[in-house]
Amino acid sequence: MSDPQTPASPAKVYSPRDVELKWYSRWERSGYFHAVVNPSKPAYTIVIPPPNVTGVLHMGHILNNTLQDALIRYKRMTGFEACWIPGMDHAGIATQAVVERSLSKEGKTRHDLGREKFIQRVWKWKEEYGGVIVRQLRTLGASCDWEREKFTMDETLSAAVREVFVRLYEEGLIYRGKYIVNWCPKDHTAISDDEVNHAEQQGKLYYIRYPLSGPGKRHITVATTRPETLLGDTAVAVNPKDERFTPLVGSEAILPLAGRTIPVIADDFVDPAFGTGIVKVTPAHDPNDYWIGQRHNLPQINIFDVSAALNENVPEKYRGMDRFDARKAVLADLEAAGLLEKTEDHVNSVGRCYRCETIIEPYLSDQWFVKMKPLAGPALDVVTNGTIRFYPERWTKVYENWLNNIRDWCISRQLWWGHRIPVWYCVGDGHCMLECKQPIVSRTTPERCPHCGSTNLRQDEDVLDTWFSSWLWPFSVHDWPGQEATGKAADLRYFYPTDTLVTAPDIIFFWVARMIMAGLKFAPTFTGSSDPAKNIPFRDVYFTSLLRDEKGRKMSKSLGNSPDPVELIDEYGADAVRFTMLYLAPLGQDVVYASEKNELGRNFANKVWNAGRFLLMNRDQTGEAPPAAGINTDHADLADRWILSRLHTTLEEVRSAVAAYEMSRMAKTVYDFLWHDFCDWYLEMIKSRLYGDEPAAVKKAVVSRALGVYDAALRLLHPLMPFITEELWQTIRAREDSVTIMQSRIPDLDPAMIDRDVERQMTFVQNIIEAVRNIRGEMSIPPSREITLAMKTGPAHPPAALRLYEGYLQRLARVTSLSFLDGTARPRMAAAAVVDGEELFVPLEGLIDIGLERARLQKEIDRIAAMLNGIRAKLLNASFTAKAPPDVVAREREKESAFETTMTKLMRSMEQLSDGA
RNA sequence: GGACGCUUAGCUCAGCUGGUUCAGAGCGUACGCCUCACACGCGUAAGGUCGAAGGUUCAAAUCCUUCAGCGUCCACCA
Repeated sequence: MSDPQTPASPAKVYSPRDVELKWYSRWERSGYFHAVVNPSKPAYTIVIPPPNVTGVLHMGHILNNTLQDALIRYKRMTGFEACWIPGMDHAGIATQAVVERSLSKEGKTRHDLGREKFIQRVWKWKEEYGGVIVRQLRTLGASCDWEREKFTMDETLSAAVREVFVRLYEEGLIYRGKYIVNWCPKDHTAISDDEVNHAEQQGKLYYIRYPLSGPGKRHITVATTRPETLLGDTAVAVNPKDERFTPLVGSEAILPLAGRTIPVIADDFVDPAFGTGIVKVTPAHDPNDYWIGQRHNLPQINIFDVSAALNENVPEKYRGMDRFDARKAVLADLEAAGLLEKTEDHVNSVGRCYRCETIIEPYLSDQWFVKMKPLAGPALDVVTNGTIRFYPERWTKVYENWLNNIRDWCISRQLWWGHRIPVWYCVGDGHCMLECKQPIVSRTTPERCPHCGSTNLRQDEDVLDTWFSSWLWPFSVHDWPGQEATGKAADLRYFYPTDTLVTAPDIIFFWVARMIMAGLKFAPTFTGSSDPAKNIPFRDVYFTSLLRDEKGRKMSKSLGNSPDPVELIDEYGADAVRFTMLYLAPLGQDVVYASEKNELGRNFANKVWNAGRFLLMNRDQTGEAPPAAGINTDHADLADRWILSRLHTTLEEVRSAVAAYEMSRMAKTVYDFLWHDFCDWYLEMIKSRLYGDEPAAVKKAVVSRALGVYDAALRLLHPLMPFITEELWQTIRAREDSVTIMQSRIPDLDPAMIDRDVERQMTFVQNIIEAVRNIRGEMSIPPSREITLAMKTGPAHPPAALRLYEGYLQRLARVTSLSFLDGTARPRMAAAAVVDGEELFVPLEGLIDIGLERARLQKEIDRIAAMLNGIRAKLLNASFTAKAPPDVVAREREKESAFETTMTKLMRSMEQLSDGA
């Protein structure tokens, strides 16, 4: 692909992968990503939302990590000690499932291996196959501080987990209680909500009469899909607003078949429109009934054993029956007693075990909980009072809503892979006392029971919810609580709290809220401060966009509609993928994504690359290199002052965009500056000097300055496209080996460089050029055809001033000469235009037919006339002139007179054209 | 059922606290160009009564109300 004319020069088409593979390893080897405690600089810290150890890179990660890397690199280049801490999550369920699947291929289950062997096997799997994602992040260019990489099962992080468990337990914030879990009666294990497959199924809705106690033969009728559970009923509920039944509240019903009396209660949960509007309440066997039971302090009667057969809590005749046999028996008995009112078909959703397809049984079991109310209050405050800010802000409402209705957190899981609950029970050796029934909660494995001295202890079988380690991440990565011992105390103080959290909104509850709680609860142990601002885990939270495919569907693993990021990077290059993603993903808005969109980034990279080639070519021809620092201002003309003004305008825009986390706006701003201002206009304009007969010193200054501006633009672009900018930055000038663009500075904004007059003047020149190009285009004048330009200008633009730009007009508008008309003289046959009130003419003698020009001119006249009409109508409206602010009215009057002038001149040209014809 | 978001050119989207970029950009389309950095390029042009209906105002794509369609999250289907 190299240019045959100049084999030494870089390739015409940028090939990203060669460049990218070269730079990342060099950066990492040189330790450029490593951040250290540096009191002379403020720290800027991000912790990566730790991906699952089982994970592979998907498009969501691309978005998330590109955002984080762009922020980190930008901060690193604007005076911060930027630290981005990577790591992985042990992902209890997902990881255990992966390893169990591989075991089942060998025809084994985890029980065949036993707990210890199984865990060894998981670790082995982790070493061999885990963390693919971490390697993939490198290809994306993520400038993580790999020396600080952590894993949630590392010993230091496990110590944090135990510390927190023990502290919360000692404060009474952790307790053990009954909870409804998804129980598989075949596997005899609880499974998580994610592991239950729900499917619609045709079932029946049974209407059952419950006699009311007291005189008379009154009864009420409940509707249920699970009649067998009535043996565990402890109440009947109606809606408190349902006037049909409210008189019954407080009375009692007699539970059929069991003969117990149960109360009639009122609860909002009941939907008056469903069934009969009366619900049987079985707290031990239905999640909703469980919560009703909690609210009304109802007893919980468990009627099943671990295999879902009926137990001793039911009348003798049902004991030992399977749940489905029991259903038949119960229905038959109800029928016989005349209590089965009717049966209807009913479609409901049934959950099945993802492994064995057995219907899941909601089952009451012993679990560990964290009391959330005491933690939620402070976490709510810091968000509502702005100590922590959400971007976009609307997520604060979702957050508040959840925290205000928070339930206790069930933290135990019936898995093997994870942090085992640091609780032991005394099994005893004959000397047990009453106290020995208490759980022994300890940071380290206890040797003996503190009460009876027995060494026969048994650790709780369960592990902790994976989020129980994730919520400590912002400080556990710095070895808390052992930071003194490992020498990380200074790091913890310097880098905590982090500045920005970039994450998907779907884990706002699981993770974001809990990290805030953990920070406020535990950070005071090392900040030594009770000030929430010092203890929060992060100051800003950026919630990423949702990615959709072209059909508008959410990109997800299960739909398989997400492109493979690795293939995208191979095809387009990491820079292009990153840039495209940032360009497309505005804050708070969904993104419709398709692979082909990466052409935007690829084309831009190519454009930047070729601008570099152009500058290198001229550098070599003039023998000029940019000065070591700053931008050469010798022999500066309008274009030079203009590009510097535009550069600093761009710096200002970028700064405000980043401050608001509008990374998409940042990308657009840099793109527009480089492509349109720098390439389309500036580089084209300097050609007129470089290829003209200017003295060598001027040409050198011109090249030097252009290289200086380009250098600055590359630095500004680097956070978005790290690889190509490094390559070019290293090439445009000789650099020392240890120097990298990623540790250079983005130029400081200098407001004095922004010159509105210069920009206005330049716009005038650009408009002239565009007017001439329009004439060429509309009149189909071939580019090879030479044309001249005549202007008739007023005092605002004297000929002497315009002469200065003649070179630009010649090159960019392709006119061979520029002349000025005096007095009333007008060319007889010419295409005309009015720019900024000044007239310009392109003589058409023998070029083209007049009809075309007349049509072109008429179009412009119509356009101006329409605008003029609008303005005049406004000004004629008395209430407008009376009520609108004076400056608005004045502005309209100015516009009116400007349009009138333009109109007069256009009309005159039109007449002239007719006369000529 | 609850909360929130979106609807602007064929497509994807900018347009913040109402009036100087007010109807815009990119892609696509049409036409002309291999002009000595780039055809992954350069130039020119066509395309929309800003989802619908009301309202506030001198003035509404922009503020308010209602409706419709699309979407996300949460809850729920006894």
